[in-house]
Amino acid sequence: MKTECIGDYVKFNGKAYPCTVSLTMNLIGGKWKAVILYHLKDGEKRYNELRKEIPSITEMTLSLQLKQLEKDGLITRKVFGKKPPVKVVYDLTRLGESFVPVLEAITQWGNKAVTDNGEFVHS
Amino acid sequence: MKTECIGDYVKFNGKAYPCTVSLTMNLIGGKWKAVILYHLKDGEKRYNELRKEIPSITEMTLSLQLKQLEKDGLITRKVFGKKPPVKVVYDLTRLGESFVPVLEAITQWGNKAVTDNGEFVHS
DNA sequence: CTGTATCCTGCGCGATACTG
DNA sequence: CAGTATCGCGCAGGATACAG
Repeated sequence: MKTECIGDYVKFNGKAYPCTVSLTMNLIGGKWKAVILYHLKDGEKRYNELRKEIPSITEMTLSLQLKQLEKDGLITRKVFGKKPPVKVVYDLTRLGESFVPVLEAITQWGNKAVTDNGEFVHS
Repeated sequence: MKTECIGDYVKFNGKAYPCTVSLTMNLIGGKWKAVILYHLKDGEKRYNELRKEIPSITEMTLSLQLKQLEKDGLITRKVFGKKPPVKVVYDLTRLGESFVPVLEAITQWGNKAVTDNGEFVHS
């Protein structure tokens, strides 16, 4: 099976990419998107839960990345309640769920790389 | 098996990351690294071969990304000949080869995403 | 053939403060 | 509780010219 560069380029959500590797890296690349998806893989989470589980991300960046992931169809955003404090829940879409195996592969590779050539640090 | 955040952070090549997903995305993230690795997955390639197969990358960026991939231990660079024109060959290291399954997962996901929600364009 | 040197631009991302 | 507004830095990466 040919797994790349079927056709001359690919279009997704109106944007063009030279190949599907490129496309994937654009959708889930960057410093945080994969990490966020990772934390959603076991079920929905609230905004503040994500913040606590990813302490080094800022509010603004988390908010921005969530918006982009939603726009690209990887996660959903649901609001409960009308008056503050409202409750907002993020969850994977089907497309997002189909990405979980890739996430697992990424995680396992990272773990093996660290085991072989790096170190796990406990402070 | 716990696949993330073993310890409080991880160290790789002297750099610290909050988790292994983060680490992986740093090593092969960015606009081109995964694409380059993809083109090396079936065996060594020369500089110009890579240029031709990835037309939209510039010489400078290709050169820079190759250097970073070499520094991170994902590829090797071998020079043949002393006087110009010399021949330079890039190849995956063992670490790089161990990344191929991840690459396949990324590619397949991208292909499915395009098949379902995008389009393959022939010009 | 395989790069480097320079210059430059966009934007990802952080810091901090504020809001419904 | 779940964000936005504003400001700005740093750096990846493009254009173009040059080099061993």
